[in-house]
Amino acid sequence: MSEKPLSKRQQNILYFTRGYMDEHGRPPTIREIGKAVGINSTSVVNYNLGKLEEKGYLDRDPDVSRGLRLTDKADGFAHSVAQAATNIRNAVERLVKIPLVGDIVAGKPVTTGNDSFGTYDEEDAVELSRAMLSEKPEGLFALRVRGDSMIDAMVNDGDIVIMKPQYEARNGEMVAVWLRNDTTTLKHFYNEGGRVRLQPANPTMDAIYVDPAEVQIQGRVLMVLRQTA
Amino acid sequence: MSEKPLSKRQQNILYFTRGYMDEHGRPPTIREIGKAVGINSTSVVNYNLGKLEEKGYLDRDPDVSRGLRLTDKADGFAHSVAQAATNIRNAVERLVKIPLVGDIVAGKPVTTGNDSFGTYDEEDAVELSRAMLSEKPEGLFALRVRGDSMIDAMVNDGDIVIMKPQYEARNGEMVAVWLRNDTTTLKHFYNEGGRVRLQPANPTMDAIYVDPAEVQIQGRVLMVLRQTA
DNA sequence: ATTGACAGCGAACATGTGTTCGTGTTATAC
DNA sequence: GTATAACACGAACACATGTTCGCTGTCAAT
Repeated sequence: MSEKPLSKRQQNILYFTRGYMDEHGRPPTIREIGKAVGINSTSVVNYNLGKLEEKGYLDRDPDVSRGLRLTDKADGFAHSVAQAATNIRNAVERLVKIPLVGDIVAGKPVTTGNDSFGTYDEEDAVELSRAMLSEKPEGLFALRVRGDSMIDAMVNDGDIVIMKPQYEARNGEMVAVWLRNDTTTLKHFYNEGGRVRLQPANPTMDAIYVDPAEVQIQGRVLMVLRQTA
Repeated sequence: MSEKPLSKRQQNILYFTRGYMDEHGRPPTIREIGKAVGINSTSVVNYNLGKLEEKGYLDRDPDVSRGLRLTDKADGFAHSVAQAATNIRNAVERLVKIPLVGDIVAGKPVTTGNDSFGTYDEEDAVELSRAMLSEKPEGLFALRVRGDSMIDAMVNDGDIVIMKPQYEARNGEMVAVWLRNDTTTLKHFYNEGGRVRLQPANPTMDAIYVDPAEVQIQGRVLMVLRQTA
């Protein structure tokens, strides 16, 4: 495969076309391209479009106004700048990034990492569609489960739990609770008068009953996520 | 807010426009719309486009060829019918819609519902970010787990499993297998010479060993997803 | 010096495409 | 009945837009 370098003009044409399409939702005309790239003659634009088509950066429909569209190959060029805007738009609209702030282990309380607020590594985030969440995504955080101690909650080592900060619970909600005996567990919460029933998600296992003073709710579990690579 | 019913024609125009844009990457001309919707006169199309603009379903740029684009309001209309095209667009971007094609029950083999191909309800889909999947999203499907029979796989009633169609497995992969004794289970797969070891995800439970002829792999489990409303 | 490929220019051309106008049809209200 | 509005039609018009062609300049190979 021989290298086919693009002239500065051709790069500009790709770049402008991408931007024009993002802005207007339709491809530009030859004259619009010429004006933007600084070409006075439509034939020159036409000539370069032909070259770009040869090289596989775009497809053209003959005799059709605005009959051109960029191919995947052209993405590499135009994206670099214009893609940022697209990403932001997508993120704002439908994608939600939930920070993976730490681990949840049986013998330690949940630490939301408030001290290092906002400083989590970008890589360590869970990306979800807004449509998958019933809650507003503000304030949500994710924790990775460490150890096998949550198996009674049907949660495995390595699973990720999406949590909403919350310090009281309604009956039936699944919450992360910190018990006085120095354990953190995930259980369904039921306030039954003077006592609290903590019901494992695993229906074959029995509930445990504790004094309300013994439980400290650390957040509600919205979702459990397991990737089996 | 007074109701503004759209005529059949206007609905068709929206529908066609959406499809045309998805297919060609540019808006249609008045004449193209007319031809597709069965209107011989450009002025009639123009008239209806004006009405649609009044009602807020599209924006027009005067004196610009193909100078129309659909607004968000039009999405509702075009989606219901042109959903397939929308799915393609989503896939191209960052969100992946995985069809929720059915249930997975202990006593029944996995049915991917190939017969009713593409006819799944839009509501019944799982929306994920491409970044959450290591696989290409093509061909993936989702199943809802029914019953408590998968608890040894750490999968609960109501959980959703994202699956990739696959009929053989490498060691360690978690797969949905159909056993000769008329059960479907989710297990880690290990081919150990003459026999197959099926290892539950729950580390406290023991593996089972079966004859390779007894197992029929129905797909690989990429992800398990539990929403705790 | 000559050739040929490549890039560019501007003008003329053909047609693609939005717009306008006069008219006809149907339905509803008075 | 008439009036009015909404919807539809086809033709003509204006100009937006892709295409073609002759010409010039540059540069490397011959």
